Amino acid sequence: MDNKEKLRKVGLRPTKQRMIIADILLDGINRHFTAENLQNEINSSGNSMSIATIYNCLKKFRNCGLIKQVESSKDTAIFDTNINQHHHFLDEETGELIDIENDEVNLHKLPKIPQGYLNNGVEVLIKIKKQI
Amino acid sequence: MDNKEKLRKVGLRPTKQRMIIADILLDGINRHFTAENLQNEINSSGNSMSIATIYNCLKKFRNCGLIKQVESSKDTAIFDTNINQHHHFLDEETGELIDIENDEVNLHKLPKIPQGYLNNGVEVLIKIKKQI
DNA sequence: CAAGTAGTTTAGAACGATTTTAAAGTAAAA
DNA sequence: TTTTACTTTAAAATCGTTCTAAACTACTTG
Ligand SMILES: [Mn+2]
Ligand SMILES: [Mn+2]
Ligand SMILES: [Zn+2]
Ligand SMILES: [Zn+2]
Repeated sequence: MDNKEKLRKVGLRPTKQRMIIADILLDGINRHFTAENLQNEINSSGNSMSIATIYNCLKKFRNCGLIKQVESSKDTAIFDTNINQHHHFLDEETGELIDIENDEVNLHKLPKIPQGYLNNGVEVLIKIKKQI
Repeated sequence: MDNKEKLRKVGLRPTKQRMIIADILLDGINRHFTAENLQNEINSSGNSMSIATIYNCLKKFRNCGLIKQVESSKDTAIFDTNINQHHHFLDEETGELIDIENDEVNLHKLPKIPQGYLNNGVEVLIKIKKQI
């Protein structure tokens, strides 16, 4: 399925701008990135795009499930092209995130979900720091 | 140990402002809050404080281990008075966080920490959503 | 295809959270 | 007590992100 179809399938019009972003993000390679990182990649690919459009697209892509947004206490939003349930190592010094595939973690015991709520995904974050 | 001692012990001068904040935060009750939430509590207690001072103190308190900062993709920083290793339920709709005590989760299998790094804490986030 | 219309892009302004500045104030050290 | 280093503050600055409103474009309908 090409990117045009992927966009159509989630109900997004395949505009020129969304196709440029899809060509960068939906190539099957997992990456973590900010809006500014993406703008740099767009520029490097010989294109250019308003930062407002980049934010618009990232929000649409995220809401349609084409990408995820990472929970992060940094002040810049971090997005993730790995949309499978998975986990992360985080180096808090540098902010670097490393994927952990779902089957590398085994949660033996989980607490009861609060009354009236449904489980909507479990994420494990392993904070790491450089050995001295 | 009173709050003045607690501050001294972590190497912070017990200034008037830090004592006001310590009196609110270090009362043994676990809570999640923003800088603005705290400013409101300070105001309600009959005191007042510059927002810059509140941010200064929260950063110092966090760096000294008196409070934690939660990983959150919201744009406002969320702090946590529960400094034990623990986990959270997150309602992504509302942003509400609920503590999960450490012994309510059992991680059976963990991935190998990357070469040259040390494990610096594991956090489990269980996203929940309201049942319809 | 030819309108029509609903959705999209954009530059720039606006916004909200946080940090910086620099001057005045305070705690601890000498 | 004097000195020194640290802290607080209001206000300005900064930074990431969203809003505005006008121009543009993809899709729909005839
Ligand atoms: Mn955040
Ligand atoms: Mn932000
Ligand atoms: Zn990831
Ligand atoms: Zn907590």
